[in-house]
Amino acid sequence: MKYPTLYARIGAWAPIPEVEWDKAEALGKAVVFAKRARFLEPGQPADRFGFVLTGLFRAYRVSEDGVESVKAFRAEGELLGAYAEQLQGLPSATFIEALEPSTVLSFHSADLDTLEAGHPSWTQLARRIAEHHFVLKERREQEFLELDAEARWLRFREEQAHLIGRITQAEIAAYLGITPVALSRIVSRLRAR
Amino acid sequence: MKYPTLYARIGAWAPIPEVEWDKAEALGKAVVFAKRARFLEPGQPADRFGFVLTGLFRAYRVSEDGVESVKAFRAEGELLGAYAEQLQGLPSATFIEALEPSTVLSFHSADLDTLEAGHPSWTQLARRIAEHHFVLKERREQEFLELDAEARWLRFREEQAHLIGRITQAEIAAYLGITPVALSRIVSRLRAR
DNA sequence: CCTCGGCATTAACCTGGGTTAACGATGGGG
DNA sequence: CCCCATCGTTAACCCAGGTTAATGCCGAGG
Repeated sequence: MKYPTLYARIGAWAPIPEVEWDKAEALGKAVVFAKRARFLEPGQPADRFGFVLTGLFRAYRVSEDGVESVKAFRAEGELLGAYAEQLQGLPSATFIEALEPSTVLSFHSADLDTLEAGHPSWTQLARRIAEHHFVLKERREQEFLELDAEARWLRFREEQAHLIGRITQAEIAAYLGITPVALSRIVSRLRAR
Repeated sequence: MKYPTLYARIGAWAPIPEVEWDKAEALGKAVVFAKRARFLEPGQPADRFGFVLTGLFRAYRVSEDGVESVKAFRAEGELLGAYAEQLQGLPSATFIEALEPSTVLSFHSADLDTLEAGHPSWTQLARRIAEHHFVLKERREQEFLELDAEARWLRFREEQAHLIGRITQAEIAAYLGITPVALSRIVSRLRAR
């Protein structure tokens, strides 16, 4: 067992026997990413996923007219991958890029099939992960439907406080769906009150 | 087999043996909903789900300040339920309301456990459904991040063309995250061009 | 020490969409 | 047949957030 911290974290999602975990560690590869290096980028097959061991990534898209929007930040213990594209058998439409020097335990999509064939706990894990990510996205949908930019920023600051300071304000703005200028205005307006 | 159309539709998600399907039909109850009647509303336990047999529903929330935002429309063959709340063991925060006289094949959450205990195809189905709904929500997230109201309307008109005419423009506006007035403006502006 | 590149801030101006309200069309019920 | 409820339309006005651009603040590298 090389990654007990990760094992503990994932074990909370679904109870993975230690033997099974050892099989997974044998399949995965620890990969180092320099700042700005990419785990995945558009056009590449979405046939890999990974867990952040150390560091921080952002998953983002670039629209036709060149605007970057951030879908998520992923820190230690969290999952990396173009999950939606992978499920649909499409090539990635997403950049997944290190915001800090990072390390990742990286897998091929097929590794999951191998593990699932060997023990049902992996299937259970996969389902839990799908369900969890659904809940996250629905929460975000609700934020866009109900909240203006200031309220979204306040919620971000509350719920992802641990990220503030590690990422630039411009990246947060791209996550909130506004421009860096607008976020700066909001922040200073709140500071004034 | 009372609902072969539904069986065909769900069978496309995961291959359910006919015997298993018959068990499900025995657990489910066909329920009639008048227009405006509710399958579920906030505060109720999110312990049921159903499939639309005929008719049309909307799932919506009402924010603190009384604004309705529509999370989804659900027509024949589609799933009803406060899925996110159910997964989190929370009471519903969602209204699920018939927009037309409708019928639903309705289940208790526990029925799914029963079915899963009897045959693995139900587990597979549950996973597929989770994954599918994740993809839907991520697509919507992207629309809010990248598109303005006009572009969201155009995409809605394209992808959910079958709903237009069955639902009012005001309901579409609540789905797009804008006011009915704004949508009316957009529609007439496009008509003019 | 100076320079340069990346960020945040601020200002001026513009625009998409919100708000309120008046008006019209449609259609079902008495 | 008329009434009234429901919806969509349009107009006037307002404001949040976008756009562009200038300024200033580091911090890393020469």
